[in-house]
Amino acid sequence: MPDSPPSLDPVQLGAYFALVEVTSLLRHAVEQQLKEAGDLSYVQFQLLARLGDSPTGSHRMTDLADGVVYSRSGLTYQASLLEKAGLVVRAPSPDDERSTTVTITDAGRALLARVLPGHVEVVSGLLFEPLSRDDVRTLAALLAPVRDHMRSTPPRSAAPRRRKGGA
Amino acid sequence: MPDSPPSLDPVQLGAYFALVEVTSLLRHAVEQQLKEAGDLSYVQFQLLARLGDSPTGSHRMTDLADGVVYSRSGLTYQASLLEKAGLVVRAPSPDDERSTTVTITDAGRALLARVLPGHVEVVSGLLFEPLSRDDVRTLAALLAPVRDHMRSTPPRSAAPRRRKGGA
DNA sequence: TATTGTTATACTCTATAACTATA
DNA sequence: TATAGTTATAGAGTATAACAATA
Repeated sequence: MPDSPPSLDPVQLGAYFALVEVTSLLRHAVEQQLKEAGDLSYVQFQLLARLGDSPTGSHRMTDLADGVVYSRSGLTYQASLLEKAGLVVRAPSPDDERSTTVTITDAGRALLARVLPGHVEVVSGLLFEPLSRDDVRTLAALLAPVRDHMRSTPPRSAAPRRRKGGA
Repeated sequence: MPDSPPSLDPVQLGAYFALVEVTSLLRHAVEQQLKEAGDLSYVQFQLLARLGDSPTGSHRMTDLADGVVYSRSGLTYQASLLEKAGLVVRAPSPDDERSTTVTITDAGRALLARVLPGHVEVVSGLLFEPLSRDDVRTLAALLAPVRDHMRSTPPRSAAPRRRKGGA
């Protein structure tokens, strides 16, 4: 097939660059706050937040890896750090002996509670300050379909094309 | 102590989570493409792109550091990698002997050209596919003020109070 | 045989501090 | 004294591959 457009139009470029810069600055500020307030990396915070959100306070390792981190070993590393810090506990799943269930502890919830207000403050002050309620609604409405589309689009070539002959 | 707003409202939460997820997935896809197409990290790509955009093909180290990376030593590290690969050249500035001017080479431009189409393809296919032209316009219009606001908001406690006259 | 998770390992990246040289 | 950049170093994070155990 013919080449895709070799470039983005100016409007797209503007949106793309703004998105990159905004999220980069936001991420940086958030990471600093998390580090200061609770000595947590962003990934660790995401893991705790996911566990805290869950009705049971638990998730399977694989589910966490799919949602937050991109490799299993990476999650094992982070989970063992969190466990060492007493913020989570790991136990074999009751229903499937292969699985490991990660559960947030009281200490984990406490840390989450201690860190969250500052987190919210940063996000409010940096991201939402210049946006009206309607703006925020619009933004959410724009991003939702993008997220759904990304979720449903298999990361081309992400799936291990382990075929030896392949390009 | 009086708590700050303990939480974001549901609309804000939705926008925030969508933003985080969208940019996370996008970043991941882009990084993979850059790695495959040109063995470039995202930071390295950003540096080359900035240099390629410049009319002179050059920037001072400090200007690059301010725009892309957050520490000078980090930039020195990346610049030396790029120089080793023949993609940029470093030379003392003519006007200020303290400064170093980084300039993209022909090889650097060639690599950029080889990598860009795939980059555009990923961004188009992932980010812009589900958005109409008006959507993109709206998105850009929403993010621009946020970016400006973030730029003008000193990262609380980030800057080691290097402010000259100020506080 | 496929899936879940861990381990060992190697590598990339980043930041801090000490240092040099120029303004 | 302040600024620009480099170096040394140390630490965090990530991914790949080999492995063990269960389905």
